[in-house]
Parts: sequence; C-alpha cells; structure tokens
Amino acid sequence: MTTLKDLARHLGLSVTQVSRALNGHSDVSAATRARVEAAAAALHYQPNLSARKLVSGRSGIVGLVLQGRPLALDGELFLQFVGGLSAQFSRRGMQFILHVAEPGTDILDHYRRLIDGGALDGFVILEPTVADVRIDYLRERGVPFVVHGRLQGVTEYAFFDVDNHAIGRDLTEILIRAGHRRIAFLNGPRARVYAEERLRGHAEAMAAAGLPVDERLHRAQEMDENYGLVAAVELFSDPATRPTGLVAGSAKVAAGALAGLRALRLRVPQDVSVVAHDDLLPTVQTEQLAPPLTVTASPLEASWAPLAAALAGVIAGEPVAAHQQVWPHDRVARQSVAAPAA
Amino acid sequence: MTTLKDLARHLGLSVTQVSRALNGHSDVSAATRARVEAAAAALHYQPNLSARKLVSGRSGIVGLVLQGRPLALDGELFLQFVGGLSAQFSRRGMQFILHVAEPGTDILDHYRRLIDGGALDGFVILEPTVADVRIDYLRERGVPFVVHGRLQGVTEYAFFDVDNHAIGRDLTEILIRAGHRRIAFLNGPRARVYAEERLRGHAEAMAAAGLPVDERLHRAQEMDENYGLVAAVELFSDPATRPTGLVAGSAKVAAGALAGLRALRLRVPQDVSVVAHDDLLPTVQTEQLAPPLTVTASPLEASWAPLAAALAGVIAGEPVAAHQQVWPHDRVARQSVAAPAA
DNA sequence: TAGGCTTTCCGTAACGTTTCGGAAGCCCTG
DNA sequence: CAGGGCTTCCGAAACGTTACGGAAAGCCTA
Repeated sequence: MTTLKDLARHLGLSVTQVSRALNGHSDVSAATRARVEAAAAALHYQPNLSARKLVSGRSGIVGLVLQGRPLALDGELFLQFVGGLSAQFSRRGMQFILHVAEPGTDILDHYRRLIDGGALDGFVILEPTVADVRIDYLRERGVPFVVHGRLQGVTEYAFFDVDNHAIGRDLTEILIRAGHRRIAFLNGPRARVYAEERLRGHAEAMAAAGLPVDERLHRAQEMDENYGLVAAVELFSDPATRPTGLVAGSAKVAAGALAGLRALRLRVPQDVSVVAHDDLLPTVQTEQLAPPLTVTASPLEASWAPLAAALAGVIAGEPVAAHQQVWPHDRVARQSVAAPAA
Repeated sequence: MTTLKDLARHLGLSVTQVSRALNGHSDVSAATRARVEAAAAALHYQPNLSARKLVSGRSGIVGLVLQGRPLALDGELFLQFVGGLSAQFSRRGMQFILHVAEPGTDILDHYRRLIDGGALDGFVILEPTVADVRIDYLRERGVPFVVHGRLQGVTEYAFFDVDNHAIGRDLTEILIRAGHRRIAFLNGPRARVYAEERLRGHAEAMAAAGLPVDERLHRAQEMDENYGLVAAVELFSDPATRPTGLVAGSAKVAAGALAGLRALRLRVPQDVSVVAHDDLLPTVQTEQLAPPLTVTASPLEASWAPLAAALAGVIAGEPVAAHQQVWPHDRVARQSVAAPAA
C-alpha cells in the first residue's frame, strides 16, 4: 500500500506538501502539483480512508438503513433504490453502506450505533412518514441527511422530491374533465408523506369541481400488483356502486387494476377510465398495457444523482437550501380515458 | 462521541487498560473489567472504527461488488442476497458495503481501489464463473473472501454451496426412473460453475441409464419466468420432436415453463413431466403451482449466516478449511411427474 | 529474606492523514 | 536598503485506537 510518506520520500517533498498538492490547496506551485499527481498515479496511491476520517472527522461513507425483513419490501423497488444510490456514491468516490435492521429492534438504536461508531458521515432517508422519528433523531444529533420525498412541518433539510400534491390533483382532474364524478383512488400507505400529499391534491381537485370525496372509494396500501387487482375487484364488482374512473398510485397498481377490471369484464376506457402515476420503472411499462395508460410520469431514476449530490454537499457544509429540489412530472395522454357511459 | 480517553478519565484508569478490558484481554481483573463495561454501556461508548482500522489494519467492513446495470439483475434475487448478507454482517457488528460497478468499467479496478484505499477487510463473491478473474485477483493479493458457490481447480478458499452436481443428477434421475428418455434441461448461464455442475450431473445420470444427451434440448440462460416460458414453447411446440420430461433450473423457470406448456395445451404430468430445483424463495412457491411441483429443494436463505461466519473467520485468520460447507438438499415428490404417454 | 513468578496495570509509539503556525525566499515599494 | 507582502514550502501536533515493553505489587518458594 502506497502512503503519503512513500510519495513524499520518492519526490523529495514533505508529507504536508504532497497532501496539499493532492487535495487542491492553493499554496502549491503548478509544477509541484503536476509532479505529485504523476507520481501518485504511477504508484497507484489511494488515500487511506480510515486515516483521513480520523483526522478530518469524515469517512466518506454514507448509509441507508432499512428495517423489516427484506421479504416485505418490493424487490424491484429495492434494487432501484440501492443500485441507483450505490452507483452514484461510488462515482463520487464515496462508499455506500446498506444497513438492514431486523424487525422488532429499535430503528433509532441502529442509527445511534452507526453515528457513535463514527463510521458514517450521513444518511439517505427513503419514504419518510408524517411524524418520522428518524428525522427527529438525526436533526437532534446534527447528523447530515437527505430525504427522498419531503417532510411536513420542517423546512431546513435537503430533499429531492416530485410534487405529489400536484400529481394527485392532475390525475384527478384528468378524470373530472372527462366527465367523471365517482373516482376510485388507490393510494400508497397512510402515514407516508407522499400518499398524504397525493390525497390532498385529489381532495382539492374534487372540491374545486364541487364533487364530494367518498372515502369508501379510497384504498391506502403498499403498492404492488396484487393490491391493484384486489382493490379493483372490490370496488367495481357491484354495478350499483361502481365508480367510473380510477386513479392508480403506480404502474404496478395500475397493471393489477387492469387485470381486475378485465376479470370483471369491464372495458377500459368504455366502462372505466384509468389513470396512474408512472415512475418509469422497467418492470411495468404503461404504454405497453392494454390499453396504453394515460399517466403522470416522472422517472424515479432521476433521483439518485441529485440525492447523492445533496448529501455530499450537506456533509461538506453547504447550506441545505441549496439542495432542495422538486422534479417536474409530465402528463402523458394515451388511450385509457374516455367520457363515462351514460 | 465518547472515546476511550473519556472512559479512562472517568474510571481513573489508563486508556490502555480500558482498551484491553473491552477487548477481552487476559491481564485485566474481573472487577476492573466489570467496572469498565458498565461505564462503557452507561456512556454509550462505541469504538471508532477508523481509528481501530488504522492501527489494526482491519476496518470491520466487508463488501459485495456487483457489476452491470441493476436493471439486468433479478430484483427478487438481489434483494435476497443483499438483504440477507447485510443483516447477518450487521448482527456480527460488521459493516456491509454494496459497491455497484458501472458496466463497461474493469471490475478488477474496483476491487483494486477498494483494497488499496484500505477500506475493506474482505469480499463476498456471488455466482462465480469457471475462470473467475475476481478470484484470481483476490487470491493474488491475499485478500480474504468467501464464495457463494464453488470454484473449479482451486481448493483453498472458504465457500458455502449446495451440491449442484447431485441436484442435476437427482432431478434427471427422477424423470428417468419414471420412464422418460427425452428430457429438456433448462439450465443457468453457461460459464457459471453451478450451471456446469448441474449439467455434469445431468449428463452422468443420462449416461448411467444408457441414454443419449441431446444438446438441442438444453438451454442455458439467466433464470427468470420469461426464459422458462419461451424455452417451453420452443422445445414442445413440435409434436414430432417434443421431449416428455423437463428439468427446470429454478422455481421461476418452472413457473414460466408451466405457463408455456399450458399455452400449448399440454397437460402436466399426463403429457409432460416437470421437475425443478427450488431455492424456496417467497415469490414462487412450487407447491402452489398447478400441478404442485416435484422438486429438489434447498433454502437459499440458509446461505447468509454461514457466509458471514466464514468471511469473519477467514478475516480473523482461521484456516479456510474450517469454512467450507456444502448444504444438503431435499427431494420432494409431488404431482408433476408421471410415466410418459405411450 | 532474597529471588522469582503472577497478576494487574501503565507510558509510549505507531497507524496515515490533515491542519496549524511558522519560515524561507523572492519581488515590490518607498 | 529597510520593510512589507506574496508564494511556496515544512515540522509538529492531533485524531482514537491497539501493541509492545516494562513496572509495581503481591504471593510463593527455598
């Protein structure tokens, strides 16, 4: 293992100067810097992260803490999250640790150990809830973090998000404008901020059109295909109370719902209009469904680079306000919406 | 952050003695040790991994390096691997790093950087190939690693594996004993050791029964549902050349194959007998398929704890021979095998 | 009681890096 | 030519931990 000392000896310089040259400090002549960099490359010098951490207080390691049997998670989504983040942090020369907390253990204990051990510089928080204890704890301890999504009641934190309020509103409005009045709403699980936001947008659009919000047409659950299928069958099997439109929270939910409607021999869009929000994941492609789905769309994949940049920035001491980003979403009209049958 | 110095001051001891007490050295009185441990717990002392690494040469961090767009991986399998390993290492007080190498980059460069940076103590190797450059590199550099699966031509390394040779043989024998002579074999990708081993077992069983091996009935591919479906349709659509039995490499492949056979209006087991190897993953349950599948079975989940234990042991300097484990598999007869139609 | 062994403790050095304060050499200004 | 400022360098200290060598105290043995 090549160390700074080796380099210094080899170059006839002091360790200090070599370090400063490599780290881009100003008081190094251009000629020296070039010499140092060449030698570092030639000798395959890699800075020792542990030593650097010890003195600088930073390890270049960030983490993601997940709880629950992995089995309870959606494999596809998990892969997107972890793979995307890991690749982005790797690219920045940072390490990305995945820490799985077993169910039944106190999640804050895991954060405490990770922080006290001095191993991690910061955390990525996925799927925040409305009263998220993780956030409270990290804020209290002053540990850098970045949120995929947004919090309620707090503003001084870094985040990357889409406008879920607008998404809920847009999807609902698409159906309202087509003439629908009874609209099923398949949302994500209750306490999640994004689900609450979408619900708020939905309610707002309904109110703006003078329509009542019927909570019996709402569902709130982890979003997978099975959920969509079961919900569709439940909500649409009785012709008397059947809604005419359906908002699905994700492409998977939509695919499941389409299967359910098909099983009930309901046609889309003649009998039921369907819209969904599409994260543009590779598993379910909404333009390939039957019929191709009218959606709001925003690539989940776009999150990873900004999240990594934000966390790196906050760790480096930049103000969080510089790392608050709301990604826009598209509205894509396809063939799954029509006027309700008379 | 509580440090050893804090503890020492608080206890009126030297830093050295506190360190030795906490690390279970012999020259510490029982009374002192108890006092130190109590104080450590009370002050939430967590050893600083970076400092420990700097002096001991170990970081307590192990890694898994994956290459390829995560999209190319099977989400479910990925989740099992990463979640399972992460949980096991966490339990041992070790950190588990996931490093995603972008496609097109040299995989060995990633290992080199990780090792030279001094950040990692060892690696987990998944899905080894027959001439695996990663293994060669790690062996050459003397870095600890553990293999999920086995290597060919090398014996001094730690591994956890199932007997894929026996699995290939057993599955084939089940069909042969039922009277089948033409057997389709849906294997994993070519260069993977496990696939080669299974193929060897298959060929051996065929030879033992005096049956010819027809390579046109073989497929070798990443094992997912679509593969099973396409292969079944290809192999069984022509009544003239159609095999009477099928060996599927995984539950997913089997589920796909069953769908394909159903599409061809072939009945299982009346027209075609089907057997598979089952990793007992939660997504596809072979006893729930139609018909319930006759399988060899071995839980993939059993791998994580032994793999973690093995890597920890090797890092601690234990001989690799103490960490070579072959897990047994079950044979479960259900309703997917019958004598071939006359 | 002297010598040696065992138990229990401690001071110091070391790991590789960054930071802090200072210092040498040079050029410019008055 | 004295003084000041800039550029470029360096030594020493520090981060928190473990390893090494040694040392004090107690007990046993001869």
